[in-house]
Amino acid sequence: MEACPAESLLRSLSGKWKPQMFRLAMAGPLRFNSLLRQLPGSNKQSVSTALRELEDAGLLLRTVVKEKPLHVEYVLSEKGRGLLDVFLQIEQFTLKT
Amino acid sequence: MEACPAESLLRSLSGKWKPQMFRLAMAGPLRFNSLLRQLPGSNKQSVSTALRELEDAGLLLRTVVKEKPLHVEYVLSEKGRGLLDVFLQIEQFTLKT
DNA sequence: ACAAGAAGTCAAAAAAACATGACTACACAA
DNA sequence: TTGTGTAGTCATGTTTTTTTGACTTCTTGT
Repeated sequence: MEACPAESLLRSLSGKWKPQMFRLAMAGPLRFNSLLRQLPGSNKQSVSTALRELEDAGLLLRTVVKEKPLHVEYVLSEKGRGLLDVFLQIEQFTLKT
Repeated sequence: MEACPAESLLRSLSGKWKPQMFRLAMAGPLRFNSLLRQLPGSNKQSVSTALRELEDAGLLLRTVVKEKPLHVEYVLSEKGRGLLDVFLQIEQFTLKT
């Protein structure tokens, strides 16, 4: 019995870097240092926090890739992929108006 | 040439009371003191700020109703109504998952 | 005339979000 | 062994958001 069902999703996508990060995640796996370079003006702490919150919201999955240059990847979860359409519609809305 | 088209809309719906307020606006005109009662825990200042920001974002229209007990109403603008579908989908997404 | 409701504003404080810089730990390459 | 890259944490400080409480203005009801 929530006051507003949209609230939690909006909260998990709100924050200075999260929309951009989610958008990049739609295009492919995210990597920490790569994100820092892709988001000019961002910083470790904020990116770190945003990644954790997106993970906590169940939208991203953190996985250690045990390959050649051992690294960490963040990919859209099942739930995150489910958000794809909605996110694209939000983009459409903005572009339309 | 924006980094992320979804960002501005998400920003205008982010804030402690805005999603709930937008939701109420979908159901009908908003009134200041009425909102304060409908949002337990809220306060004048926050509601006032949120109303102004939603108005600035072009989602709500402030109108003085020159009738019986002269008052102010905030109603969804054209743009605000255009957001209706998207907002409902966000709600659906949350309820689904 | 007086009180009460509607729609606020203002200054200040408290809380939350964001940024900075120093530091850690592990892997790999020269 | 020294350096570079990846992926962070930690303490601290700044900025933004949200809350509190006192005050204002206009209109209506008694």
